[in-house]
Order: sequence, then structure tokens, then C-alpha cells
Amino acid sequence: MYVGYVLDKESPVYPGTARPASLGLGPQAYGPPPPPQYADFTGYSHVEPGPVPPAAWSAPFSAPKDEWAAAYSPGPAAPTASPAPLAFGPPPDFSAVPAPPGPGPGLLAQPLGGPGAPSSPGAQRRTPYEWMRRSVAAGGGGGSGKTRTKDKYRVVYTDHQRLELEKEFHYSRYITIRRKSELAANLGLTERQVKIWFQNRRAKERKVNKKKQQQQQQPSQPPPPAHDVTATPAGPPLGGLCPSSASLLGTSSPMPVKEEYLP
DNA sequence: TTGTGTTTTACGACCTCC
DNA sequence: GGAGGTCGTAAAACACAA
Repeated sequence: MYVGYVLDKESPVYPGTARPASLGLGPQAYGPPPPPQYADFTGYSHVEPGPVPPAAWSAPFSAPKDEWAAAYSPGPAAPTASPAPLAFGPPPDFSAVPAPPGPGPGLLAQPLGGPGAPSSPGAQRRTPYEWMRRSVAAGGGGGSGKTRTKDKYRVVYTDHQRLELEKEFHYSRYITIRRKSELAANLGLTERQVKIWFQNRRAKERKVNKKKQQQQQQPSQPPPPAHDVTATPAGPPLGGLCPSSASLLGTSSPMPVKEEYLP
């Protein structure tokens, strides 16, 4: 759970600006998920994070799966993917919620391993930028983290990719088609990878919630916290919040909440 | 260093919805 | 029929104790 760790440790992931309506108070927390074909879910509001991604993230990302063939082909897998700028601009038709005038520069404006920030992945990775080194070293393919043995293989997403996916997940457990495309493009992943990542992430969350529930049942404990999704009236655990997100949802959150998402 | 348990990608089967 | 959902599972990657 590296990214969860990241989010735990760097709770101000959205330093006061990004995704005002989000942070667990978005649609996933208080209502049914957007319909499967929620192509333009209007609750979405991505705020321009900032002009330039931190230098720490300028490393190339893993090549999209669609390019794996090329990546596995003989010859150096060039660090193609010079990813699009990581600044996620709000799509044109997004009814953006104006960002509060927060002090922070915005989403992603902080380097993961900034001074004082125990970077990421892993409490065990003590060096701030160690994960970057790992990513580069792991994959001959220029940081793709790709490995292959026998017939099956899987890539290891970079911490930045995970972080962005986690952030998106915290905003909404069900990604829109539009955002899926954007995210895939910006992270150098395929839409399929993004989709599967969200599926796996939801599965993980269900698993965690189930575990928590079991633990709470064992010692007849008081009811779960209010934000425990398992307490949501009906439907899947849409608003499930992984532990890391709980810290983002403190009542002290300055984020404005859209009325439609209020209980 | 190695064995073991956990987490992370990825896929297939099956289901629902449009 | 296609897209996307859950569920179950395989296997790589990883963490950590012995």
C-alpha cells in the first residue's frame, strides 16, 4: 500500500485547491455512483494543478501496454512516453467548482519526496527518491518497471502513477470515461490499465472494509465511524474510504461541499 | 540468504445495463 | 453485442523475520 502510505503521510495531497467537491465528499460518498455511462459526470471538477510538474516526476513513465510489444521487442525500450504534462487541466465542459484561494500551488505541485516528506512508497523506502531509482532500475524499459518471466508478466506502476490513481480514486471510486482517457494519457497507461486498476482498487477497498467489519464485530464494539461506507444505506461500498483517505476527510477540511452531495 | 506472507497487476468468467 | 461491473485467481514484486 505504498500510495496509501503516501496519502497518509502527505495528507495535504490536495493542498487546499484541488477537487473541492471531492475528498470523499463527492458523489461516491453520499450517493449512488455515477451511472456506468456517466460520460460527463458533472460533479467532476479538476482544478488546474499548476504550471509544471515537479522535476522529480519528470522521469518517464512506463510505456503504455499497447506499446508493450515494442517494449519487449529486442532492442532498447526507449523511454518513449514522454508523458504529457502532468498538469491535469479541467476538461472544457467540466463545470468546475472554483477552487478556494488556497495557498498551495495546487495538485501535484509538491514533489513526492520533498524535503521532510517521507516520500512514498513505503516507510521502508527511506530515501526520498529511492522509488524513482527503483523504477528506473527495475525496468530496462526506461523506468517502466516491466519484468517478464515465462509467459506472464506485470508492470509495476511508478509511485507517481499510483499516487495519481489513488487521488482519482479518492475523488471517485468510479472513474468517468473522460477522466479515464485523461488519466491514461497523462500517466502513460492505457485506459484498460486504468480501468483494471480501479477495479482492483475497489476490490481492495472492499476487502479492507470487510476486514474492518470483522474486527469490529469480534469485540462487540461501538458502531463504525460515520464515514464508514459499510454503513451506507444501500448499494455497493461506494463511499468506502480507505484508511488513508480518512485523514483527508477530517471535519476541518476547508473544502466546500456541493450541496447535492451532502447527506 | 532464504522462506514466507502480503500486496500489486492482470486476466477470465459471469452478470447487468444500454 | 459491447462496455464495464464484481469475484476469484495467478503470478510478480515486495517486506520481513529467521
